[in-house]
Amino acid sequence: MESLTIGELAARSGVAPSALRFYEREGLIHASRTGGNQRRYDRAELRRVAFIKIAQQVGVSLDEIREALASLPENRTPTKGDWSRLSARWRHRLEERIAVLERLRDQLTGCIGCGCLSLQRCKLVNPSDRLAGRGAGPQMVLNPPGD
Amino acid sequence: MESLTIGELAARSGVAPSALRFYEREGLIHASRTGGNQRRYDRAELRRVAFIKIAQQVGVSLDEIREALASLPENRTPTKGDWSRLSARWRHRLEERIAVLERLRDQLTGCIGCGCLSLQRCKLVNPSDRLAGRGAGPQMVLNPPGD
DNA sequence: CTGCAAGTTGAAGTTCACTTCAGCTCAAGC
DNA sequence: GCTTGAGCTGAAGTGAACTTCAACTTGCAG
Repeated sequence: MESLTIGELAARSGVAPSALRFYEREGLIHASRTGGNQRRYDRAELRRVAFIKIAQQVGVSLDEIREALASLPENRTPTKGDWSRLSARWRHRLEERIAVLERLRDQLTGCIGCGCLSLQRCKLVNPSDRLAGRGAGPQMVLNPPGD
Repeated sequence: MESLTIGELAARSGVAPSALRFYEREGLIHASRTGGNQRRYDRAELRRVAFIKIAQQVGVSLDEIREALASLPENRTPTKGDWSRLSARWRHRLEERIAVLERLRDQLTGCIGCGCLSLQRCKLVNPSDRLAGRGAGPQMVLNPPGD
């Protein structure tokens, strides 16, 4: 038993078969086929699926995950080194994310509790990541009295 | 100027007018109306919107946010104490979330890099909360040999 | 008092990440 | 050989969180 059926991979990874098919359509994982057109997964796919789940935990979109996975070699099973490089990249993201949340935590009670929860003085509300897309950012009208 | 138009609230909070209307439909924020049916927001709504943004950062759904906001008094403007209670609750969530991510960070390189990225030995893959979407939960089949 | 940016509505559209469905085929145990 | 559960496909559906649209009204500056 060196390859897995979709049901087995699903059971092992905790990802539904429908999601695995979806990931395949989206180019995130790969499967070979039996004569009868059923998917067979190499064990290495388990690691890919695990990676996907972890990245999702960190809040990364499937698009970005695909991009990251695309940097793995296609012609051979990824080595320890390959995975290390990848995980180092995510580690960085993860650390940024943690830092944001810690800043949030440290200021939360103070800011909401004290009534100072102003959008000027607290930076809590303006995320350092992607929400800056809309021009809302820090173009605050200054000094509203009492707030 | 003690009440804000939707445009002003949008500019101040960094949330689009369409989102503010959406939040109102969803019962997250409230507005009074002018004779001409335009929305006017009390300054206190700024705090609600800020709270919503923060909670979203932490990964809480609008449903839960509404629930939390519902615990604020309806008959009066929330006091410092009211907000403190609420933020204390979220602080807890936030700390859990941070703990999860830190665990992730500490194990990431080791787990992915070393090839041990098994779904049994690492707990990375089984979220302790439901932040990043609807997971499959911890229904692992145990002990698959070699992985 | 007029012009026009800003506001109003309900309905429909969008993106993400999947799930569900219908109708079929495959594969393994008895 | 037959049954039964697992798997296949494309298409459509789901839910969260909004955005966009069209058609219309308000309200403030000049």
